[in-house]
Amino acid sequence: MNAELLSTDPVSAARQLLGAVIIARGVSARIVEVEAYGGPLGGPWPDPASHSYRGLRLRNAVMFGPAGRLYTYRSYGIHICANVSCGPEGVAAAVLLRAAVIQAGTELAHTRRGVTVRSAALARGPGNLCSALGITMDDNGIDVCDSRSAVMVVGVEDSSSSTSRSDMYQHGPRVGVSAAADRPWRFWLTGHPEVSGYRRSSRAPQPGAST
DNA sequence: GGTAAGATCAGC
DNA sequence: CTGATCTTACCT
Repeated sequence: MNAELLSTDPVSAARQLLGAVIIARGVSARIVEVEAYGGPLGGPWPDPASHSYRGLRLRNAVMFGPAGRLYTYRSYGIHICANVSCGPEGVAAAVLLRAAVIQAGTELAHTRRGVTVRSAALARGPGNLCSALGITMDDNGIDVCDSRSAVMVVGVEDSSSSTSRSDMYQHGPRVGVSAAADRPWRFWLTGHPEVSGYRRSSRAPQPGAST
């Protein structure tokens, strides 16, 4: 994946990553669901739901760096979730990888996720995706545009499967966020059982409420 | 130094 | 719907 294609706004970057292939530690998977996240108030894409909304911190530093870096964080103390940073250097934005279809290394993915897990559920949900691909907190900051990296992303434009360009996608509100819950910044390829069902956060205000 | 909250998931 | 479990951020 060319980092230039991600150095844009998070929504464009999200569409670039949709349909791309992520390869990590013996498993490759096609990304079928992502969410765009912006940055602080003063920036070009203010986003109250983003980890970078309150400015640069140790944890979210990767979001402020150059595009194409892996931003991993621990969710609810249990799961690891992975983003790919986007936007120009110095401007915070990222795309959360929410679901993927395992293409190769299915056996390894089953070992990590559990033998009883249905194939469609192997990498459904950001926590499960990282688990299936063996992504950990140590991968924070990795350049996924570098083919030598342990975690890399191959974009649709580089892929030999020309069919991926013609895939239809849909979009809607992001899952689980308690702020900016109506912003339609989740994107997914249509017709994939791997895409997670939409669940609005119980902490989010009523649909249509201000901001 | 204490604690509440969170971009989740699995199991009732 | 709830509990698990850890890091960060913010308060006293």
